[in-house]
Amino acid sequence: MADGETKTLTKSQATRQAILHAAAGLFHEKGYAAVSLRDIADAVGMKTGSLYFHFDSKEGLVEEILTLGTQGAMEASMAAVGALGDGADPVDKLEAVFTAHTCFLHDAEDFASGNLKMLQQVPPAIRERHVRQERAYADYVSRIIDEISATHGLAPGIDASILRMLTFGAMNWSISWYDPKGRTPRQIADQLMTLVRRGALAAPQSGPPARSKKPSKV
Amino acid sequence: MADGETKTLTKSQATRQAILHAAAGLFHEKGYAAVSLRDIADAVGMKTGSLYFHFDSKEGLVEEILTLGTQGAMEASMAAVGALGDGADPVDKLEAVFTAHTCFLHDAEDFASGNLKMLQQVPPAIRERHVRQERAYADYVSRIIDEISATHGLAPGIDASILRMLTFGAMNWSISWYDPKGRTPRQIADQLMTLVRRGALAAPQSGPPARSKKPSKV
DNA sequence: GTCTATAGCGTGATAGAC
DNA sequence: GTCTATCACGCTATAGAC
Repeated sequence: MADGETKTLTKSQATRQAILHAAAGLFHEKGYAAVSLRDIADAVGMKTGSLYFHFDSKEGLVEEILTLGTQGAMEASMAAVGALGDGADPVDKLEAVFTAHTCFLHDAEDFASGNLKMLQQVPPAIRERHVRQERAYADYVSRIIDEISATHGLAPGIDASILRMLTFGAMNWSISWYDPKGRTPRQIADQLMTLVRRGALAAPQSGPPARSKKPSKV
Repeated sequence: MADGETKTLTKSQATRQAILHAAAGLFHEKGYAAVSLRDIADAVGMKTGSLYFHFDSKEGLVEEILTLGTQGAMEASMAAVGALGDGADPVDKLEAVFTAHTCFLHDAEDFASGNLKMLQQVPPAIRERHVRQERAYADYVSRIIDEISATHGLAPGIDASILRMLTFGAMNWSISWYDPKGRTPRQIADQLMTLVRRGALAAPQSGPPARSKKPSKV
């Protein structure tokens, strides 16, 4: 809301935001190359040339959209983990990441999910810059899983890096499925966490705690 | 290998195949709209116009590629299940699907995986036709999961349709990840199956077999 | 079957009026 | 800030020679 800002500044930035959102929606729907600047201008009620007052090029526009998506997802996850406090159980941290990530994916779909779909379509220079951002996010999650491995132990046969890959794949793909109707992001994240708790942890928190075999040596 | 075919027919079809493979590779790498017919022609050592002897249009070309990918994945899964015989345990069927699907995804990457990436980029008419194909595949897998639910039972809190969505998401996304190196498709499928066996089934086959509830009636 | 040549169109981007 | 007008280019697709 930020009511204190100057009107003129707010006005121009409002147009900028409108362009960003319209472009993100179109890119997400049709793909990067299939959307022309004329399409974007039409969507916000402008003429093609006017876009260049706000953005240097089509590539500059898409790069800003990509950054908003990737950074947003990572920040949402980190904020959710931060809210747990310093000494939180890493399993709870992972659950917070799952929920925050999946919710962000659906709430900011054009940016976060469109992001994932568009990465392969943009020029290589832009793509490479963003792989670094995603790697930072992946490393962050890997550290949480390592904490879990150290404190709780992972189930026999479960590899930490593949676990991270599979779980994020499961979440990221949830938007692509043809029938997500009736399932909230929270439900999807909860189901995934249930699967991981029972299936990937040596010491499941839900389910019968009584075990006699395979002591989880940390 | 069908040796009996005429040489002239084989020759022309060989060119067709070369075009299909080159186009699939380029589409997968750069996206549908970003690849021009000139790019494809260059890749197979032809001139742009010559492509039209083998294909009606760019759209016709991409549609054939999409079909090869979707049908191939489904047929690979069905063949693997069929090889188990008629009275097979549905859990084994699911494992066969996981392995066949993941292996096909990596072996025929340009068709199967490129397929998944390109679906959002092709004209709506083509896309809609292919959603039907994918639905048939999804229904096939859903039936297997329903069998598991009926014979073994699912773990408390696990929903069959979300389970299908999450597992296929996990597999499909495995190609997009920036670091699949050192992980074979089999390993990925095995890890996923381990996760599902322990996490989603009421009667895990790996792990302590000593249980008193929910007898696994086959 | 493959070539050359080209038609017809849409694109990203720029320049300057207002 | 937004407009009009336009340029230079690349695209899909076609026509006809060989």
